[in-house]
Amino acid sequence: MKRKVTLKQIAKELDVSISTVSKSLRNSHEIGEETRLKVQAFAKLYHYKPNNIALSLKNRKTKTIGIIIPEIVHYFFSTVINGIEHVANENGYSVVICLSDDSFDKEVLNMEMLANGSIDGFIMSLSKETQYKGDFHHITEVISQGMPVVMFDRVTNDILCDKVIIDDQTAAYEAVQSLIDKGKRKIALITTVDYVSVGKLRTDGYTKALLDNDIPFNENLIIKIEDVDTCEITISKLLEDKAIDAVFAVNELFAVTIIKMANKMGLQVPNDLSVIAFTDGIISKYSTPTITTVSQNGKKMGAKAAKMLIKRLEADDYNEGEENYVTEVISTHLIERESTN
Amino acid sequence: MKRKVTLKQIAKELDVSISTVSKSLRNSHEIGEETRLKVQAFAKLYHYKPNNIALSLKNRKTKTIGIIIPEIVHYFFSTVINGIEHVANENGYSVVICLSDDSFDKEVLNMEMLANGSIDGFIMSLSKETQYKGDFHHITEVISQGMPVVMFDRVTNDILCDKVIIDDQTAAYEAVQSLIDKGKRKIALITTVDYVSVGKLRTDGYTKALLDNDIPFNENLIIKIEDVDTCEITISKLLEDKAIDAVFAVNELFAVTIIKMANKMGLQVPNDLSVIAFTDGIISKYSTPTITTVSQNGKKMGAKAAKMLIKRLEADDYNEGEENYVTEVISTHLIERESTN
DNA sequence: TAGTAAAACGATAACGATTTCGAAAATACG
DNA sequence: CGTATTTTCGAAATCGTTATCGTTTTACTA
Repeated sequence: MKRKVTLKQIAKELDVSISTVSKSLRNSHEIGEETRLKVQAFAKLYHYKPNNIALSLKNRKTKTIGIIIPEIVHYFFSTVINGIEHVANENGYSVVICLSDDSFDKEVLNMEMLANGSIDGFIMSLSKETQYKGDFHHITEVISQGMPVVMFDRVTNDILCDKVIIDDQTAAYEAVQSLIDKGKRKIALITTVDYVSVGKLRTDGYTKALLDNDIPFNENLIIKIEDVDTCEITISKLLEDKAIDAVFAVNELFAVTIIKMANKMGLQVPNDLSVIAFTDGIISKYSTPTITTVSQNGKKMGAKAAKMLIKRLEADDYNEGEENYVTEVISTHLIERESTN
Repeated sequence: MKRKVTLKQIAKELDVSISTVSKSLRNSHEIGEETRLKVQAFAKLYHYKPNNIALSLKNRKTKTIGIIIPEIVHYFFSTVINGIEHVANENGYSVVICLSDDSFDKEVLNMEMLANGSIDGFIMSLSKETQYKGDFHHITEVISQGMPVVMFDRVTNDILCDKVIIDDQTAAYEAVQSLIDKGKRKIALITTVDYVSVGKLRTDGYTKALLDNDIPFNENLIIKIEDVDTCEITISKLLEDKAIDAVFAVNELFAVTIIKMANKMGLQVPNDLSVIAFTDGIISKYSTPTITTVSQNGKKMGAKAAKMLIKRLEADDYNEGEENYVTEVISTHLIERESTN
């Protein structure tokens, strides 16, 4: 087992100084051609590659991006990571990923762990608990230390930084409007608890669409679900009691659950009930019927976030403190499938 | 914007030496109580945290694990990462993730990028192209440099290292046997191209189950698919021509596609056609009908892989070169759902 | 009081790389 | 042949830590 070869070893072996070796490998004109080629040949022979850690320490930059997300086993987040990773790689960056499991404490811990020199900047989406508590001290902390942060999807107005979001409200509005255009009047909303920022925005869009079309807003048609696995009773009640003709669900898991329940109760989708889901994921594409969704281009979001972060990282060298944070809005569109007509 | 505080700055501020500060913070008995407390108070006040990069350089270990997988937008791989991440975090490790996109070149590039000091060890699953080429020099290279590697799922016999797999052959055997037990005789196999190791093993299990039950092996019932999106004709031909009564698909995407095609052609699942899929994922759980699957506990695989790697990393300090590589087999079981009867 | 042991702290090397600056050698030039 | 100018190379600082080994100071013992 051969250990990795270092400059020092090459220098010793070739009986030159460390600096000569370093310069030779970087093709410095300071070094004579003879020794330069000799060193390069030797280095190639022993597969010399500069040690990243040493470079990071010297350059005070690690060329790696820290990602903190609530959960990775989620199609949307996977696609975001995919987008980030590709842009990062193209620019010579690596990504390290930490999961908060929607826990505030883990989010804080992970940030502190990465903030101590391991990474150059963060891309993150807030955990549910963090949004609930409204405590963002860990984020302001790293920002105040000069480490750039880009937030995506689950963001907050309480933090000043670059952000990438979709226009949740407008997207929801358009989805509901499309249902109305198809003649639906009693449209239910299946959403999450209010402190999840995107949930609230989508609810607002839903409400606005109803009002703009002079459809009475009925609070009983809104169902807030905290845990998907224990929501069957609530949903069945909704389907039984009210004569609803459409459902707008804020994610595809809710949507597919609704459809399954409806089927059990003898309701046909889309004939008896139209369904639209937010978040275009793998389920919507392969369920039966396939589900009409609001596309939420995760890969694009990730790519955009990565670009913004990298741009700020590379710019940081020149102008410090010139913060004019931007919020990018990724466009959405409705993907019509079998669950609406 | 305050930069991160270092030992040197604290030392200067308190007019003591750097070593005194370092020792104080590590509660060394060499330092008098008075100065020790003074230093600690000052450090806490300024949120001092040791710089990870400097520690990595000094300790020659980074406390981070490199993960290289073909694709992250895959339920199975997501769950594996989930498993790895949790075990890693519990043991004070971070994970950095690189995607090979099933490309040999990207796999090599990513490995080289991480191998230069950025990580302590690898957990990886081979890209399709790597399996096809059978070129593993990049892996032997890092192993020979003393960097431990744990491979999972898509592994190869050509590399000696720790591995975590499921017994693909036996699992496939049992799945097919269960179909036979239910009276099915004409069982089709939808699989991938042969060079993907797991595909081949699952095919072997399928074949063996048939032979053990004296069911004639019919090559025409085996369909090899390279790209899901362009396989409709092949599948419809299978469903038309042969009077098959069951299908064993090596992943859930194939399974759900089959079911949809069958429905279009007027075949009822499971009454006219039973379907079992390998890989228990999100689709199987939520499709209609829900799909009977061979569970492939990704989280468990990831956790196991992480444990093995960390064990080897921590052991490396004591006994070098004592390699007795182990291959862990994660147990699978059949999850019976609606697509079989 | 002299000598010694213990306590408290500091200087330095090391991890692996880059880079600035200075020194030596080689060449040019008058 | 002596001086000036390149060319070619090496020493040392630096990034932020930790660890080893001195060195100083204090206290204690004989």
